[in-house]
Amino acid sequence: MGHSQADKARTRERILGEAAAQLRDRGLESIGVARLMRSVALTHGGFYNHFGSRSELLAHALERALADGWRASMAGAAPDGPRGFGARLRTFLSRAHRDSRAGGCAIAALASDVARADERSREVMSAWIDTFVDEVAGSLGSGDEGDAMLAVSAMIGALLLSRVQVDRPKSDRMLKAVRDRLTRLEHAASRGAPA
Amino acid sequence: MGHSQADKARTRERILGEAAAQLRDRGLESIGVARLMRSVALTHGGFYNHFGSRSELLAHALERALADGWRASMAGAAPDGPRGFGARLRTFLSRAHRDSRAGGCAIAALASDVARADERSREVMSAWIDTFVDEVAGSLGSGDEGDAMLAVSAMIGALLLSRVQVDRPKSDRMLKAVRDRLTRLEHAASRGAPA
DNA sequence: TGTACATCAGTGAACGCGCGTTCACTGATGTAC
DNA sequence: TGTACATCAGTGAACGCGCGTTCACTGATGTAC
Repeated sequence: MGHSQADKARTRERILGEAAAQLRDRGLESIGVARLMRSVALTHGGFYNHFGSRSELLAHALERALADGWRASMAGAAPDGPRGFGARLRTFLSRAHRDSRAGGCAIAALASDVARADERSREVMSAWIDTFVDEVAGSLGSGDEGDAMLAVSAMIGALLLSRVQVDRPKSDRMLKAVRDRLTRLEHAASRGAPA
Repeated sequence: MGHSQADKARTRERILGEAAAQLRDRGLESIGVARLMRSVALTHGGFYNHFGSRSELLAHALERALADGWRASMAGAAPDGPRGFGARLRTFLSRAHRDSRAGGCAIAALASDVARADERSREVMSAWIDTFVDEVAGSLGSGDEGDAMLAVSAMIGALLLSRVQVDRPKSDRMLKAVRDRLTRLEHAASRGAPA
């Protein structure tokens, strides 16, 4: 194992990426310095070559988790150009997304945690909520912020509830019901929003 | 301080009630035996007269938190008879509910936590999600389960996102936008659900 | 190009601390006579 | 009703453990000559 600057940056990246995944899989409180370092095959002492403290790591890892989660859950498999609202819905409210917390949307994974966290953490997630709402507003015909807020709320809520629900058919129905009804929202909006 | 059976039951209630409130305010991981007992003015040793272990307490406290949260967020101020969907929406998606985690809906408070918890915890919350969906389905004209799933998802999602959002006007707008649009859902349903 | 040296990423023992749990104890209670 | 005793809720010291953090160290790296 080398000690060049590039090596150091690579190690920092590995720690941060692993922390971001663990954050999404197991929550804000779940990250311990020793366990985290062990999971990237290092010893705990070296941690402080990269971060000043556990809480500094947590702040960076939350940002990373949100960015990674956004890419995974909204960009989807096809990275070229903008996709329609319907396609985003199908990706976001899919069984695959429900069953992959560590690789999915960090807003859903950490909403309850961040709702009770310090202001700095809430600021960081707030920015991504705004991004999410703006993105959805743009992909709806109307561009209506309120419609986008409804869609984003329902997407986050349905994903969370489908993850809690132990009855698989019910969980599947939750995803499908919200998918279908939000799809109608798009059609209504693009036709000029009837009551 | 007495030692009668009634006294013991009262003490157990105090511990459980405090644990349920702390759960909703600060999450599943936040409860420590010593701190909890201190907050009901007792010493930690006595805890094991009432519960076999911390995790047994947590299981009971989760059930209690969900029941308390349901009463507070759905029954509302008027305990007499069923209320309409619109009234429930106004209570649930209010600034008061957003600003009172410890006294509000435990599904919203703990959704992310329970989504990654053991099956037993998910079962307990699943039952309350079902109750919530059934209740909303009943209070909509249509009785449509899918519409109710959309409404519940959006209610939980919007409450959570409004708690994360540091920009107060934006947070208020989130609550209002979802309230307004779900109200329309009721009207549409009672008129026979146009597209 | 070859050698001597300073740097610093990573190691692992040690620290103080709070955790969940155990246990010998105390003293007010309810019960037996 | 009054006295003697068993019960057991609550106390607080003690335990082993894992936590975040510190620090003297090691050895491969990049640099100076």
